[in-house]
Amino acid sequence: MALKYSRQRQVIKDFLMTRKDHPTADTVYMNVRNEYPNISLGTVYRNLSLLADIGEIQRLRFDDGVDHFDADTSAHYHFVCTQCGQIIDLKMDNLDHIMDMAGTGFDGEIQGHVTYFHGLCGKCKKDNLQSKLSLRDSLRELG
Amino acid sequence: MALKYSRQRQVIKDFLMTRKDHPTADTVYMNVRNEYPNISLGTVYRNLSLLADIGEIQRLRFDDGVDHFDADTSAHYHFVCTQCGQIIDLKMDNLDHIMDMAGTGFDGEIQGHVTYFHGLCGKCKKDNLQSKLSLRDSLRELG
DNA sequence: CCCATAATAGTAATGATTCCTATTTTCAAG
DNA sequence: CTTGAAAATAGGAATCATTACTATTATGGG
Repeated sequence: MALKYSRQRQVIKDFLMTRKDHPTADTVYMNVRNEYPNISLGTVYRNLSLLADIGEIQRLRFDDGVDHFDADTSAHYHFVCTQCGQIIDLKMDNLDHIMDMAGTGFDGEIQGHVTYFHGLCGKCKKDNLQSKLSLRDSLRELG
Repeated sequence: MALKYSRQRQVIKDFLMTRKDHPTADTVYMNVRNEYPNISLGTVYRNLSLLADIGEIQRLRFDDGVDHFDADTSAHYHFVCTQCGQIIDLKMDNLDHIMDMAGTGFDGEIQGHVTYFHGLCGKCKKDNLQSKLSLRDSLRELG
């Protein structure tokens, strides 16, 4: 049962710690191969799962259907851009009070919550505005 | 482009409206086959997706990795029991205020949030307590 | 009633993830 | 420093939910 820390596991975790965009297993695989060319995809999956199970990293699930991983294990919230798919950490207070709200009138025991936000990231919001402005200009030129 | 409402689509939606436990596509398939024996799984998937796209039903994604569907399209929250997997509707106020909290200091545009809760449902909580009590009794008998 | 087209059944394909197994690596004890 | 049992790996096969494909059928406006 004792864990034996393989070089592969270390490389995977090291890579994840350099990223703040919560990559998928496949992205981890692609990048780690630069440093460890014959690592296998299965090893990446196994280690990401294991690291998540022992609490050294966090597994995140949004609605794109693929798992994302985060080396930051502190409780924090995420924003997903519906246009470019980017995932961004949000700096905000924790929302534990919503568990009290959920628990009122509920006969079970609420132990945790999953929350994330979606919309347009700063860049996409700005890009969209630019497109609208230039479309307006084009229409004006046409009379 | 005009929708033609097939009997299959109607049966699928009718079934979903009878359930408040947010079944998966496969569960819908299994049940709908009683009434419509040679309906195909693909048809169930296609219609659930379509109904969700046009807003007649809701697609729910928790962290079990399979899509769940809900005929109740009103905004409401869910609880997932980590022991028995049951999904329960929660009666609670909406949480739109957390989007304001998330938006503070964020340069993008927050358009929505996804939130669900997890823990032990009422039944599992009670069952666990029973187990603990009977374990204590057994230990007492052993001295 | 007709017919353009939406929808279906059945099946193949996809994509993320897990499983399998022979081989290699790790690490604690001698 | 060896050694050997347990843990981990590489590579590939298997799984599972979901989507795509295609020949056929059902729908509904004119």
